[in-house]
Amino acid sequence: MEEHVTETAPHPFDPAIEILLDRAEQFCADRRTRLTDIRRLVLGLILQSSTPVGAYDLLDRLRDQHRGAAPPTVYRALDFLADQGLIHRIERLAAFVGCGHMLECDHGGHCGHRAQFLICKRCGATQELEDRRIGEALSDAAARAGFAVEQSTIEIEGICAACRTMPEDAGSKLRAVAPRVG
Amino acid sequence: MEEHVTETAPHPFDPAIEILLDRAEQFCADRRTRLTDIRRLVLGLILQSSTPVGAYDLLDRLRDQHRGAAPPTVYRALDFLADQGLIHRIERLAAFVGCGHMLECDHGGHCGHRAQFLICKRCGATQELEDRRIGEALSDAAARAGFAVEQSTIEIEGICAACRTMPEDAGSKLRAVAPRVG
DNA sequence: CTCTGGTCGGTTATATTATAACATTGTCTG
DNA sequence: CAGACAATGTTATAATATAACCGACCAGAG
Ligand SMILES: [Zn+2]
Ligand SMILES: [Zn+2]
Ligand SMILES: [Zn+2]
Ligand SMILES: [Zn+2]
Repeated sequence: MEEHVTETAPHPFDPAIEILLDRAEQFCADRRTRLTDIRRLVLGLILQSSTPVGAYDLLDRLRDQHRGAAPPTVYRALDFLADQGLIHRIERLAAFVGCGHMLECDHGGHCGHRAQFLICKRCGATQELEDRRIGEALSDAAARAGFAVEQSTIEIEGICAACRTMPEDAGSKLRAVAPRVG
Repeated sequence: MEEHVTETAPHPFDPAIEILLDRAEQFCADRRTRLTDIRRLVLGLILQSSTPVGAYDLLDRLRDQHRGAAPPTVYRALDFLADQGLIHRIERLAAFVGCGHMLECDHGGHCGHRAQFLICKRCGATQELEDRRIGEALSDAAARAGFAVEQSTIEIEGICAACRTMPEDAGSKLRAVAPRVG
């Protein structure tokens, strides 16, 4: 009869992503939290994307593999992943990216307290930095104002290195504007 | 019959704010733009508030003095004011504040390209900084990544100097958490 | 084992923030 | 006035996020 409405494919991602997901699962286990199937799927979908993903985009994609998903489904997963430091929310885009730190190392502890993001307006790619000088300049400025920092949002919009080396209307997101004959 | 639906009181704000509004009006005139009644009202409402104001809060307050105001009314005014550099949008709060620079000097030119904001979680007050070192650290980091900066959002959440000198649950927003004895 | 308390997710409805699209009115200029 | 453009009115809707309540499930205590 197989009437399971909540069927969830087991390992639908590229091997490289599955490795990251396995790491994330272990990381959660170490912290006595659980990277459940839904959370793992959502994280995989985020990692799979080359650009930050909005919650409702995510919901659409999630539905392909998990029927009956609704906004709370995805927002709960996002809350969890952000709490664990596995993803970041990009405020300017109302969208989510995987933590760059997690992608590169074993991620011993929650990251992201001082991350900065470079958001490319042309291709949408978002790079995570962790620049010491920015963090220090910021702490100093806050200290001078007598302000106790708890969290910071540092997001820089502009044009990334890759896009800068291309002509304005090359193979990126913006196809809409017809090339002026001028 | 006086059937004007769009009546707008002329100068409903404190004198100190009216002075700022007059300045802003002159500033716009110099730039060949117009601080119309609605725009002036919206700016006044923002300046009047001690904390950033959301668009719909603003709309409610605007309706007291300008009947028939609708979301586009306030969003258009906000877009204009932000374009002129008279207000800033705080991303983390989806809310708007007057430009601190405008409040202090004659504001020769659009400001805010490099502003930073300290947002107090307890009282909601938001202070605008313009710290040179932060800006430089940021430019350098971006340059090293080959990234061309166009705009930056730098918002720091924490506890402001005033609130730090008070006990946790003094006369501010958060009453809920009982003080731990530990 | 069963009870129990907590976590997780399903489901429905709604809140909050922002914009699209088109009509109308106002302002300036010649 | 006519024409052009800016500003606003008006209606509807898009996009993002949360509330509230329920039942399934699981882990540990007794
Ligand atoms: Zn990170
Ligand atoms: Zn790019
Ligand atoms: Zn400013
Ligand atoms: Zn405070």
